[in-house]
Amino acid sequence: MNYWLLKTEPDEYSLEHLRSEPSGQARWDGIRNYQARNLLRDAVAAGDQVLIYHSQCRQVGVVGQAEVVRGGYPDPAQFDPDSHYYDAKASADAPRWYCIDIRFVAALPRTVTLAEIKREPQLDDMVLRRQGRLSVQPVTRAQWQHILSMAKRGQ
DNA sequence: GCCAACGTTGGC
DNA sequence: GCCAACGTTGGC
Repeated sequence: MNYWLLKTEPDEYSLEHLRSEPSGQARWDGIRNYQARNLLRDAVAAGDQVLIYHSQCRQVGVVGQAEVVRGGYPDPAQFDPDSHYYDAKASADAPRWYCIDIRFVAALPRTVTLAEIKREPQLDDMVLRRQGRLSVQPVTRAQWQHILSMAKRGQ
């Protein structure tokens, strides 16, 4: 079982959107970056635990937890000419982009902000610190636990 | 395969 | 809105 951090812009799709899905889950699609794609396709699996991170907003940081319910499968949006995520170079035989399904688990008691994460020596090695733009990132168990404890402790 | 030009992301 | 960092494209 692995841990991941998924980024989203809350104006587009927030933790609250996920929480209010009637099915309790959602397809995490539209990822169009090869490094992130490779992780979705090859590494993310059902049962993995996810931190949801809000970017491009007033309070940037980790806001909640989710769980992977279905590992990587071809993102249907790449085949849909009406979709913003359509990719003419993708085909059913040779899909380019992958997505996963996740379900809401919990909102953190408070947002653990990027500013705090940067100040935390135990989190020096987080991918977030070095590769800020990657939208699917691996997280270690220790980092996972540390972030959850920061959220509980209030700080 | 290199590299310049360009596009996108994302913090501030 | 600005700008730095990074990713992608395409000519050669």
